[in-house]
Amino acid sequence: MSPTVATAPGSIARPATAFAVLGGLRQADMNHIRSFWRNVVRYTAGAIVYAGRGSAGRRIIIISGWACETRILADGRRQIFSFLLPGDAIDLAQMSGVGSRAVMALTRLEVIDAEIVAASQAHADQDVAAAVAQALRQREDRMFDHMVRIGRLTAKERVLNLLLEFYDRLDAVGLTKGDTFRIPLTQEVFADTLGLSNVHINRTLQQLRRDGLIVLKAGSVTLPDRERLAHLACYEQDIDEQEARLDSLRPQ
Amino acid sequence: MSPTVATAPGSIARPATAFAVLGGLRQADMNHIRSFWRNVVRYTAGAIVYAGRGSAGRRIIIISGWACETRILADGRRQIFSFLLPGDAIDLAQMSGVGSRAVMALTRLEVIDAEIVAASQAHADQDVAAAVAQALRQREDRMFDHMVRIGRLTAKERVLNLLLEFYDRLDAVGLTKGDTFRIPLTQEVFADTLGLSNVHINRTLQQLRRDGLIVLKAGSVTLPDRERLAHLACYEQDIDEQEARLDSLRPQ
DNA sequence: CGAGACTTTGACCGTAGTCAATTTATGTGG
DNA sequence: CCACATAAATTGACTACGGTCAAAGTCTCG
Repeated sequence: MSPTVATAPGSIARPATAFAVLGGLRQADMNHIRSFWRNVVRYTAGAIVYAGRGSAGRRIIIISGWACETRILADGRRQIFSFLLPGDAIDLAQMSGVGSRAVMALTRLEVIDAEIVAASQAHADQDVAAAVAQALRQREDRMFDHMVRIGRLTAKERVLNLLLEFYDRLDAVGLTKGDTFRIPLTQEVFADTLGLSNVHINRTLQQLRRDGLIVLKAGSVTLPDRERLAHLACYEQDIDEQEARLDSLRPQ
Repeated sequence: MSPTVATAPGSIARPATAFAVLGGLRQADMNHIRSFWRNVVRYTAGAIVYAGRGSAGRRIIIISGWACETRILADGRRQIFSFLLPGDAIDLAQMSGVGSRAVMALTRLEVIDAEIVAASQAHADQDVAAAVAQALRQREDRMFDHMVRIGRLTAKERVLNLLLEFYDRLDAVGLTKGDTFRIPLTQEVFADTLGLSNVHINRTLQQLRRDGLIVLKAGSVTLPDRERLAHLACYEQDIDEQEARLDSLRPQ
């Protein structure tokens, strides 16, 4: 695992994430943060995040570290569905239980109960609820992107597309520095995310490096020309184009 | 398109679907159904289902026919995310709009507004709301299965797995006859669903036929030995096994 | 320094894609 | 009910992307 995944946001947290609530809070009132820290739950890399850790709620917010939603098949094949980054929220109620889907920490992980945040005097319940709800919605939206990735993109496109998503998400919570961000994933995790073999991920990454499209070393990635990469990877294409395409689906 | 996709359920609708509400209603009060029919919206195959068709609500229930959620990329590649079968519900509010995701009718389609059903005197609002909510939840659950399909299963497994899902869903609303059901999908739709080429889908289907695993002709499928197929296709494996597998993920 | 986890490389294989032609439905108008 | 037009399913030939296996090289951390 990488040393640590920047425990504190520090920077100006933009809205659009549950994290924004926490970021705002930190600057507003240090005392409340202290009371939060007491409720932070920690996991080590590889640990499964279960619901109902003593606390009441099943909705949690990631404070620091990376986690993923995953399923493992009988024969050992694994599919990673989504990643949870600092500021993301998830409803564990839908998770664990059966075991067909689990949240697994990919690094050391700090998590806090959404209810606890909501109960703090610094924030209205509905503010937190709204932020969490939005985070959950965004997670669902991203899963469609992910299906396109594994269903219809080539290996290169998949990798670039995923990296671009990471960039945007981390940037939204102030965890990027220019074109660069830290990424604590093994190539095997990439493979199980993108539906490829670890060997092929390795070769694809090398190719992308050789082509000068990405810089990747020591757990940090640089995307020198996101504009170009986005084009190469079918990432967040022009909305208008999409609209036009839809209109021309089949007249009838 | 196939002649028609069994417009009426007729049979004993099991719970677990928004359709159950309608099925129950039909038997209970024919007059109410009449008033429903007036509110049924129809689409032709290939049409895009938009929100706000005059009616207020954005949650709709499929009465008859098949639809799918899809995205089309700039270069024409298409990914189908999920299928909507009779009795399924969907929230169009999250959909259309941008165009990055659309609901498309795959056959002639009949749809009714969830609000209208809820407003009928025959059923309490909360009954309908609960049924719709459950349908939406199931749709989400199925998307995880789908990600596993396109991310980690082989071509044969993907096809079988999908067919098994169809069987179970259609069976739940009484649209199967023994091991057989009607399936109004072209091989191209299969391809865009499962992340394969239409040619490869064709060859895979032939192989499955030759192996006697499925019977497929004239828009209807027979799955002679679902037990066996489920095993072959990693379909709905034993819950306990999954639990065990999760426990052994990484001790730490 | 050694053990274990990751990454990298090479050789070889096989699943799935592409292109293009042909055959088979399906449907429509006459 | 037939002829034609179109959509869908098939087939063949060839390609290539990505998988598998196994070994070697690196990196980390106790």
